[in-house]
Parts: sequence; structure tokens; C-alpha cells
Amino acid sequence: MKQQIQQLISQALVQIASDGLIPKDAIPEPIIERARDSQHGDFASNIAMVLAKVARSKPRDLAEKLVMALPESAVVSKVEIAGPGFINFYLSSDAYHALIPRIITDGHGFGRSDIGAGKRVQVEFVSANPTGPLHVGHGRGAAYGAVVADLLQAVGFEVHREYYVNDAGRQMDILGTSVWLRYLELCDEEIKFPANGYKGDYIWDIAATLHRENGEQYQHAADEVFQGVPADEPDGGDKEIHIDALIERAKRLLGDNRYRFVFELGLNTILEDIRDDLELFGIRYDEWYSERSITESGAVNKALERLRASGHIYEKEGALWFRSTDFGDEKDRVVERDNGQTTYFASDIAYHMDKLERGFDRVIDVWGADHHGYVPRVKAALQALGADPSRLDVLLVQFANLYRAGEKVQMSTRSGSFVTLRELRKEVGADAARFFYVMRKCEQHLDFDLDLAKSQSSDNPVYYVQYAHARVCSVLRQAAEKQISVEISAGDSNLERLTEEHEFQILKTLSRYPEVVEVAALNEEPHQMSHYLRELANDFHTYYNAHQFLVDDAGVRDARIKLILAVRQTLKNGLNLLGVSAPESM
RNA sequence: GCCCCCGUAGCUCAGCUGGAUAGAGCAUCCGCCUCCUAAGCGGAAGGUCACACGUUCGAAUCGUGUCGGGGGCGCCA
Repeated sequence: MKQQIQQLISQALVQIASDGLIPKDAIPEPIIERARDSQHGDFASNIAMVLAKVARSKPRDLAEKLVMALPESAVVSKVEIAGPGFINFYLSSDAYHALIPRIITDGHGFGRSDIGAGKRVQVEFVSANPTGPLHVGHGRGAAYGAVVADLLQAVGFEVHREYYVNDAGRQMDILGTSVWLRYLELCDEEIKFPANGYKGDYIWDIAATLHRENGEQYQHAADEVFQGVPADEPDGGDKEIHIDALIERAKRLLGDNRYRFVFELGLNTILEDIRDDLELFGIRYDEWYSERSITESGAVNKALERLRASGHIYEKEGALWFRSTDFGDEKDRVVERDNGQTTYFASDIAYHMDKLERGFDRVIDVWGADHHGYVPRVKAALQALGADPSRLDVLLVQFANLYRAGEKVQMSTRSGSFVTLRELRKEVGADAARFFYVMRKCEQHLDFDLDLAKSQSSDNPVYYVQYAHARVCSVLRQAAEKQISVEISAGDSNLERLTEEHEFQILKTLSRYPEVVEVAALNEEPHQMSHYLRELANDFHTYYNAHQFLVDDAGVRDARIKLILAVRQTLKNGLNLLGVSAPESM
């Protein structure tokens, strides 16, 4: 609809340009927007005000000329000039009525478009280290990333969803070692568990599996394990040095094969748990991309070599540094530690280089806001490698705070007292969680009210929207019981029987849906969709209360049923994009 | 020390990238079921858009500064 109006203005602009009122090369893209106030019609354009200067005439005069030049159209019923020079367009009833068969015919496709023109976009999200279960912070990134990906796909991008698995590096060694130490405890060894180890219960579970299936095969005496290892922090030592020494000891005592086995058991168990968790959250990936694979393929070394060759690497204090300050970063960054290990950042450089080399037109990273300091250095690296850093978009998701009974739920990763995504899902359900997570802009701190998410009332936006969908279904069931036929094809002519204000209000909201999808997708703003759905549900509930649908007048009845079918379809499409179910009854 | 986010109704937030009289939902009052799910609807009341400059026809929106709140970073990932 918006496009149709835009076209009309474009034609008028060409007309007045050929009349010499404005220079031909000054014809802009017509800007129109939804009128905020229905007093001002459906769409408004400020084009006359924008062009007033170049046309050297008063905005209102120019507006008048433009209106005269507008071609006839069945879509528009009235055009007015108002205020300082706005041109207001009123849509015809026919234009609104015509929306209904279109929505019903398009079905699942209503609201989809091809603005993306098949451009390839990669969306990487969650990518939490497989060192433990996902928590509620990851949950927000998961919900957000998934919806952004779905939205982009809905507007015609070819989307590739990816999870970057940090299956290499020190954190994973700490995980493997933690599992092994817990296992030794199960073998009745006297172990002083390291301050920097992973202490969650899930480590015990993995250790128990190891013990159950392999007996004492991995056992070594505690003395052997700790002999000569520098003291841990509680004993006056350094916890980092302590854990690193324990890792080395584990590797030596177990040998390559056995160490690898324990390591992989930990990794795979947790990764499987994460996959399963996300799956139950309605989130699927096209690819799980292994960090280890880029290390092993030599891509990391290749990337570093390229940086070195172009003179962006130097050595200092035994470590290799990338001179990211040349590209606007605030300080240079280590890519290889003095012990020869490449850093996480080095992998990241290689990974992002690989992303661009895979030919994506756009690469989107969804990160926790705590990684924001990371953005400049990754972009710096891409630039240093000769790539265009603007192809990478990093979306930072702020943390979510949980509230229960008005109190903030205290969480801290260190003490292990974080709430897992799985717990959240079990408490409020996947639908409510998905919906609540995307109600706010990503860069906004999110207050997640657990009680509200669980409540079955109109206060709860997800129930409110779902209920509207269920209500339509319920009406249709009633219709079926009364043997009322709801043949979609039967007589579009009845649509003119829709004359109530409530009906036009709904049609107006329905007509906005494709615009909402587009804006939400292009701006990566899922919250626009959740807000929209609430509005549409509200329009429907209001209509429901004001009018009976299954009336005796078959024409009116038929038209109303079609209207609410269109509402149902649109609610369903919108909920679907948010990853929320559209139940047929509540 | 540096960086990021946020200050809009009592509370939680929108405000479509500069437009017309700043909007929702809670909460508060007042109403609505012999009727398709009251898991719903209507109405009232409620704001110096933190503050100050600046940019221009026009600012909640853009820029600078001040104040206030939240979070992060300082060879860990």
C-alpha cells in the first residue's frame, strides 16, 4: 500500500519536473509515512516542504501543484493539504477490503518480501563456550539472534545461521581437567579442587559417566597429581598458574589419547546439552563451526602470517602483538602468548576472515554487551587483512535481569548461582521466554518479570496475543458447529459489507504488517514485531467485544469471518517470526 | 583511567532514523457477561520528553556539554 502511494507521488514529481517547477535532477525518493493521527488520513508526505527550497516556492503552493499532478487511483479516496504543507492521503474502502483476499491467499507468505534480493547474510549467535549449560543471558542472545535471522529471511535474504564452538583453548582444558579431578574424587582420591576449576554440578555428572563407564582406567594417585604443582590461590598462590600446572599434569599423566578422551567427553556432553537446550527453545543452526577446525587447518597461522607479512605484527615481552591501534583500537592486542599459545583473539581473526572468504555479503555477530570492547579489534583485524570491515555488523545484546515477586534475582557466574536457560524455559515456558526476550531493543537492559511471564491474563503480552489467535479459532469452531460454511472463495463481494469503524481499524493495522516486517528486519529490531502483535490483538479483542461475528445476515457474517481469518493469519505469521506458537485454544 | 547503554506518565516501555495536539501497557478510579472463551472490552486521570546550549522552517529524535542511573574493560575467554 505504501508503495502504491509512493508511486503516485513519484509520477506527480516527474510531472511537475517536466513542467519546470523543480529541477529534473532534484527529484528525490518520495518520503511518506503513516499518519500518526487518523485525522490526517492514512499516509502523509512532507515532500512539498522538503522541496520548497529548491523549487523556490512556498510549501503549500508546491503541495497544491503536486496534488494537481497526482494520477487518478482507485486506492486513494481523498487527498488533502494540511499544516505547513503536508500532503495527506486517505485510502479508499476498496483498497482496504482488497487486503483480505490478499492476506488469505498469501497465507504464510503474507508480509514476506524480496527486498533482500537473495543476498547472503550470515548470522552468528549464542556461541557460548561449551564449558557449561546456557544461562539466561545466552537465552536473550539466542532469542534475539534467531528472530533477526528469521526476519532477514522473511524479507528475502539468504540466511546462514551459525554457532561458533569454542572447542579449543585454555578454557576447554580447564573444563577437561575439572572433569578429571572430579572423577578422581569419585575414585576416592583426596583432591583439593582448584579455585579456578569449573565447580558446577554438571561436572560431577560428566565425571560420574566417566567413572561408571571406564572404572579406574583414568585414575592416578592424588600425590602424583599435585606433586610439585604451585600453590592455589587460597593457599597463597596464583590460581591461574595453579590451574595451568594442573592441566599440564593431566596431559602428562594421562597421555595424549586418554587426555583427549576425557576432554572430548566433557566437550561433547556439554555441547549436546546446549544443542538440545536450543532445539527445545525452537532454535536451529545451519552450521556448528568448530574453533578447533580453524586451528587445525592452519587458518589461524595463515591469518597471523598475513598480518605479519603486511607488517601489522610485532614482538614484545616474548608475545606476538597485533598493532590494532593503527586502525583505531585503543591498544595493541596479543595474538600469541609468551608460552606459544595463540589467543582466542587470533582464532577470531581467522574465523572472521574465513566468514568473509565464504562469500557472505553481510556478516552479523550477535554478542553479549560485555564483549563490546572486542568490536574495534576484530574490525581492525579485518581492515588489516584488506577486508571491508563494514560488511561485519556486531549487534550487542545487553543482559537480562530476572525479577521474581518484584525482587531482582541475584546471579553470578563465579558463584555458580546463575539461572540456566533450561530452568527459565521450564518455569515460564518457551513461548513466554522467546516473546519476553525480544520485547525490548537489544541494546536495552531487559527486566524479565517471571511472574508476569507465567501469568495467564491480559497483562501478559504473550498470552494476550496468543489468546487473540485462539479466539479466532474458537469462533471458527462455533461456526462449524452451526454448520456455517466458511468457504474462503465464496463471494469476495461481501467484503463491502464491512463498514464498521472497528473493522477499518483492524484493516488498517493489517495493512501495516508488511511494513513492520520490513522495518524490524532491516533495523534488526524484533521488538517492533512484538509491539505490533499486541496492537493487532488489541484491535481484534476490541472488535470481538463490540460486534457479533456469527450473525444471521449471511453476507455480513461471511465478510466478518474472512476478516478474522486474515487476522488469524497475520497473528500466526508474526508469532511464527518470533518463534512463538499460535495455539488454537488456550 | 577508558568504553558502552539508558534518563519520556507513579511503574515498565514505544515513538517508524527531524514533522502536525508526545503514545501504549501495568497500577489507580468508573463502567461492561440472559451474547462467538471476562485469559476480554470501554472510559477517566496522569508528562517542563533529566538539564543547558547549538544545528533549522521545525528537535523527545541530530551535535556538544553538565548531572544522574546501569554495565563492561585493564596479555581471561
